[in-house]
This record gives sequence, C-alpha cells and structure tokens, in this order.
Amino acid sequence: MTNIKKVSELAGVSTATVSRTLKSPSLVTEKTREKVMAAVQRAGYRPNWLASSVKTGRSNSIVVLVPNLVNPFFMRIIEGIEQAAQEQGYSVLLGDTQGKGMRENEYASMVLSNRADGLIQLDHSFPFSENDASLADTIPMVSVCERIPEKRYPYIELDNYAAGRAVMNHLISYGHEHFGFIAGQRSSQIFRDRFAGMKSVMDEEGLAFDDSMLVGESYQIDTGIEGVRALLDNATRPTAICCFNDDIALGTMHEIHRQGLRIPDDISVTGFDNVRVSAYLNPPLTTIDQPAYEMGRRAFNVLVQMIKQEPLKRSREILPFQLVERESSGPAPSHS
Amino acid sequence: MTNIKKVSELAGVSTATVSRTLKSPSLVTEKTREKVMAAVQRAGYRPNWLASSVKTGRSNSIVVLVPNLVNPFFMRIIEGIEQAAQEQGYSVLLGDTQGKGMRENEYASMVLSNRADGLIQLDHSFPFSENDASLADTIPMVSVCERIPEKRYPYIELDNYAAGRAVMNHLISYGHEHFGFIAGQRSSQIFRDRFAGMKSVMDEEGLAFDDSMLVGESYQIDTGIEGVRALLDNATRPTAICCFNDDIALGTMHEIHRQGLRIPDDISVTGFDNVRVSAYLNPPLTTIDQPAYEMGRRAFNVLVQMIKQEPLKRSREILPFQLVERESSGPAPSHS
DNA sequence: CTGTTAGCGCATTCAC
DNA sequence: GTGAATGCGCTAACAG
Repeated sequence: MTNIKKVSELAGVSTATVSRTLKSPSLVTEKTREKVMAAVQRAGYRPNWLASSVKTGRSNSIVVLVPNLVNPFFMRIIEGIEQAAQEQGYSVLLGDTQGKGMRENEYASMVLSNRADGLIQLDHSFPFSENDASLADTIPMVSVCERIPEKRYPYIELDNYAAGRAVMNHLISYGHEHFGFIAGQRSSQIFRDRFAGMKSVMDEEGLAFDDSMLVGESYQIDTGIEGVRALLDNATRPTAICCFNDDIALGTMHEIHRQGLRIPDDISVTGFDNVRVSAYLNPPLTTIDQPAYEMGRRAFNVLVQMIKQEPLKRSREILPFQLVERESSGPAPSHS
Repeated sequence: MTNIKKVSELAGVSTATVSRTLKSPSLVTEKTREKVMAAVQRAGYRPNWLASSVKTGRSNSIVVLVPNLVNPFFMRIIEGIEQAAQEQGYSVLLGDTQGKGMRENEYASMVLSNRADGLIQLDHSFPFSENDASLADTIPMVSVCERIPEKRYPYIELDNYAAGRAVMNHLISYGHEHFGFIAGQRSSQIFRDRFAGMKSVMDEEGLAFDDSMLVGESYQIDTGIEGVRALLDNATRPTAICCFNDDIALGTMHEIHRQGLRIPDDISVTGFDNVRVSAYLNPPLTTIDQPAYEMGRRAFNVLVQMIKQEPLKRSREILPFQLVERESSGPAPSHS
C-alpha cells in the first residue's frame, strides 16, 4: 500500500503538501506541484478514498432501494439516478430489496452508519426498522414514482390521477363501455390515484363499475395472465382491459392471444410506463409514458440538495406524462 | 455525530470494549454486554462504517461494470451478483459505463483507491486506463458472459460455440437452408464463438454462407429492425434469421411483421439469452437460455475468493445453456 | 475479560 | 506557500 507519506518522502515535501496538491492544486506552487505529481506517478499512488471520507465525514455515495431488478421501468429510473450521480461525483449503491422489509432495513441502515449519505426509495414503504425510525428523521431521503405515506420526505412522481383519466377518456372515445382492470400493489398511492382517475371519468359518463372487474395484486407478467382468466369468466366480458403497468399488459396480451382472441378487435389493452419493449410488441402497446430517466435525475438532484443542506424549493415534483396511442387499443367491437 | 467514545462513557467502559461488544460479542461478559448495548441504544449509536473500513483496509464493496442498464439480460446477472454479495455482507456499486472507455476507467479506478475491493466486468474490454494498467495486475477482477482478451482474469461464460451449433442444428432440422445473421458487437469473443458454431454446422451440411447475410453491429432493438431491412434486400431471401441476442430478435420480429410477413410461416427467428419477455412475445421466441442469475452468483463467488486471496480451483467456468424451442421458429416454407 | 496505547491514511488547523 | 502537529472514528496489539 503506497500512502501519502511515501509520496511525500519521494517528493521531498510534507504530507500536507501532497494532500493539497491533489485536492486543491491552486494552493501550491507550480514547481512543487510538478515535483509532487512526478512522485505520485512514480509511486503509483492513489489517495485512499476511505481515509479521506473518514475525515470529511461524507462518503459521496447514495443507496438506491429498488423492489426488483427485472422491471425495466425501475432500471430506467436507476439509469437516470446513476447518470446524475456520476456527473456530481457520487456513486450508487444498489439495494435490491425483493420487496422484503428486512432487506430494506439493512440497506437503509447504511445511511445511518455513514456508508452512504442519502437514500432513494423506489417502493412505497418506509425503509427503516422500528428501531432506526427515530434516527431516520434527519437523514436525506427521496422517493420516486411511489410515495411514502405519513412521512414528510420529498417525492417525484406523475400526476397519476390525470393519467388514469387520460387512459379512460381514450378508451371511451373508442366507444368502450365495459372495462376490466388489472392492478399491481393495491396498497400504494399510485394505485389509488390511477384508479380514482379512471373511475372519475366513468362516473362522468354514467358508466357502471362492478367490483368483479378489478383484479390483480402485483406488478408481474403472471398477474396479467391470471387477470385475463378471471375477467373473461365474468358474465359481462370487458371490451377493454386497463393494466396498471406494462408488465401486466404483456401477460394480458399473451393470454388473450392464447385464448384465440384478437387485439384490439376483440379486446383493447392499455398499460402504464411505456417500457422500452412496449413499442415493439405485436401489436404495439397503448400506454402512459412516464419520463423515468428524468424522474431518476430529479430524484438525485433533490437528494443532493438535502445532503448539502440546501433549502428545497418544493418537496413535491410532478412530472408530465403522455398517452402513447398504439395498436393495442381500438374501437369497441359492435354488439353481436 | 454520536461516536464510540460517547457510548463508552455512557456505559462506563473503554472504547475497546464497546468495539468488541459490537464486533465479537463472545469476547465480553454478558453483564458488560448488556451495559454496552443499553448505552448504544440510548445514544442511538451506529458504528461509523467508513472508520472501521480504514482500519481493516477492506471496503466490503465491489464495483460492477455494465455497458447499459436497459438490457434485461445484464440486470439478471446483476441480480445474481447482488444476491450473492448481500449474503456475504458485500455491497454492490453500480457502474453504468455506457460502453465508454473513460467511464470504465473512472469506475475501475475505484478499486485502486480502496473504494471497492474488487471488480466484475460485464463487457469485454479491459477497464483500466493506460496509466492504471500496471497497478491493475494484482487487483481482483472477474468477467462474466464476456471475456477480456489477452488478460489472465477469470471468467464465467457459456459454451457459445456449442450454443451456436444448437441453434443451427435446430433450424436445419426444420429444413432451412438460407440463413440471415444479425450480430451484436463483432469485436467480442462471444460473437466469434457463436458464429463459428453456427458456421461449423453449415459446413458439415454443405450449406453455403454469403457475407451479405451477416449484418448488425450492436445489441439493440434497432439493430434488428435495420438488419431485417438489409437482409430482405438480398437476392436470396433467408428463411431463417439468427439474432445474437433477444433484443435484436425483438426488433427483427417487429420489422418482419411490419413488412406483412408471418413468423414462422415465412421466416423463422431465433435469439440468444432467453430474456424474461421472450416467452410472452407474439409469437414466443425460440432462443438460447443462459443461466444469467447463476452466472452472476458464480462471478461474485469467484471474485470473493480472489479478494480473500484464496486459491482458485479454476479460472474459467463454463455454464450450461439450453435451447428453448418456441413458436418463432418452424418449418421452412416450401419452394414456390 | 477489559483497559491502555498506538496507529489506519488522510485533511486541516496553526505557525512560520 | 509550506511544514508540523492534531485528530477523524475506529480496531488491534499488548498488558494486566
């Protein structure tokens, strides 16, 4: 291990000068700078990042808590986070929680032990353990795309209510009247917002909603498959199915095809997220585009402000969505 | 910042005892342990991870270099790495390189500065800069799914040659004779292996290969789209297209459909990776399944052995693949 | 089993 | 502009 002392001896200066040369070169004469740099080069010296972090008390790392790594929507958010972090000299510690509370606790405690300076949560749960909760009040944390209930942490999200309305308006404009809904986690705020948005339009149009048309409990492909089976068992079949993310929509389309039905001729399908593959499905999926990359960037920027104790302009950022109309949705089939 | 000293005063013991109680509880009396734990609780104390790492010299973190975060195949590998790391008390620093050499250099240098103990490379390039290369010889590094040429680092990969053969045998058994190939990065070893495997079977069967039937330069959806356009412009149209990953296959299928052709009736399509969505495409994709998750786990386990300076049994692990036959491939169309 | 002591490698006072 | 000295928070060696 070549350390700062060795370099200082090699250069014939003090350790302080070496440190200064590397951190704030302007404080040092050009001549000594050259001497030091030559010695650094010759010794193959790398400042020990751990040691300097102990001194400054900041790790320049953040933890990102993500329920899983298979949902490409999350990855796109993380890409944005990572990019912004990289630009500002921060590193990203990946915390794949698998949705398990204990894992969340472990990763969250990394901030408490100075291993990371802040935390971005992609799920809707409060990640700290009971025991840590009291310590957690002052630590920098941001949630993105979801929202942590009953807590005052900043969050970045979509106007999910308006997005829900957009989807429903779109389908109604095609003459649909019977809808199926396949949800993800129902405990989260985004479910409530999206669903409320959809229902508000139905109410305005005088369309009835039946509880049996709402199925699904998780954001997975299989949820779509099982959802279709349940929905098509109903007395009145839906002519349009609203899926609460693109993964569910993928399973939904797959199962509809398997049953020999056509999309959108027999049933229209819509999603949420506008994941990369959605544009290339057969047929391409109508969905709500979320600016995932940008959401990630924003989340990091807000987090960094908290870390640097800068005052936040606002603790809530709502980003614009866009309804992307593709071929998976179309006119309702005429009555037989 | 509550530190170990405050806790020691609160508990009426020395700092060493506090440290011991937390790290190796068996070395202290039950009674003092209780005293200390009570004080820890009361002070809301968390050991400063940075400080203890400076002492031990190990960060218990590793860096994972990944060309991009949108390819779900990579994410599955990272999931395996992260899982294995978590089990052994390591954290994963995410290094999204975007395939850029400078980014690789930066992330790789984290190992040189004690920010991480080791490195897993998912791309095929040597990640260190010219300048760092000499220091890099002794650092723990593993590559997975790709292989770093001219270097002696361990790697985990598939028998890509055999997999290439399997794909070609499958298609030939369906009577295909005219093939198109849409490749990803041609500079990598896996391209050479897979392609050589395919070609070896063609040679054995006396089937000719024409350079114009090989197109594509990157592992992206668009590559598939452009690839199809190029291939279908040829004098003799292929009846089967071998894509070098599932993303390319996705674009390929999309463009074939857009041109009004049917899969597999007019053209068969095969992929590589068996990404999660591939099973749900319309039609489902025939592809080579790679045990990505397991590859990630293995890579981490090998890396940890290197970090701990344990001798490696072997520096090369070949994992089994599997040809997954789905509906995107079928009998060659009969001659018109 | 516990306390004292001495660092880990570096950044930052304070003199000069 | 530079050097000497101090300490970040913790762990490990040694004594007792």
